[in-house]
Amino acid sequence: MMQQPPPSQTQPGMAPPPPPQGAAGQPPQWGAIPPPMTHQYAPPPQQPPAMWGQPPPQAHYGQVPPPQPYYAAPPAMAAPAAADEVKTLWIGDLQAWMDENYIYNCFAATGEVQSVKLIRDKQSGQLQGYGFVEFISHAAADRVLQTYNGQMMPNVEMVFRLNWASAGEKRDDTPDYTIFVGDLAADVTDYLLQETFRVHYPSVKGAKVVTDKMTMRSKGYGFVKFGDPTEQARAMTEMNGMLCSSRPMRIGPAANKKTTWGSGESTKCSRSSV
DNA sequence: ACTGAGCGA
Repeated sequence: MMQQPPPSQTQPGMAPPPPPQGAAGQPPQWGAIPPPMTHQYAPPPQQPPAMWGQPPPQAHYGQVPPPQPYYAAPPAMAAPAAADEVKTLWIGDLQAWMDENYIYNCFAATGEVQSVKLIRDKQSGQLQGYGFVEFISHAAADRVLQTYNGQMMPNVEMVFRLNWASAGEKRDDTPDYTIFVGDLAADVTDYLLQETFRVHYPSVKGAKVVTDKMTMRSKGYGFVKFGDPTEQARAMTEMNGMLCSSRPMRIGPAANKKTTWGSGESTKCSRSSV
């Protein structure tokens, strides 16, 4: 694979990207940290949790924006249903040189990382570009999700891609009934979209605003998932043209989607007929 | 910007 210059697009309000590493494709040096011999990387046990009072080790991170642990922001995305138990975040879009040490150090300043597990190919042992970061609590994981997701990663010109780990763990086997919602204002979040519908339809399971992969900004449309097909059908007509944030929504049937931000293949759509 | 993104032994 050729090393091509990444887009030098810097977002306003963000720190300028760090200078490129000397050798292209070479991982940054983390000092004397030995490479993990196992697939599981855990912090040393003598490290006390919840070290919010301490300054983060900036020397290692360079341009990482400091997390703001005391700011209790409303959830930008709807937490999973069985939220009490969920302490693990999925992390994706990783580069091959980003190992457990790198990922662990990304969140070490929180003092709340339980373990880091990156997925490798069985034969080659090559990193697959995603993994799982477990935290000491759901609240800790939620803080990291809200604070780091979409922010610059250390030593590289790309942003964190984080989400709740969902696939392997909990399984909601009830079918989903999804609608498409367009014309969304730029500030509409998953949570706002979900609540806009939930106050009228108690069977609303969740909502997702589609964001641009690079900028993490809203693309102006999203999806709302219902548990009850009757409420789905009602919402299609009753909520069309209703305000969400500052703009009237345009509602339509959702095209089929096989992946699982919901419960997989059981995503039923009211695509009436052809 | 108008049909979603990726999930482990």
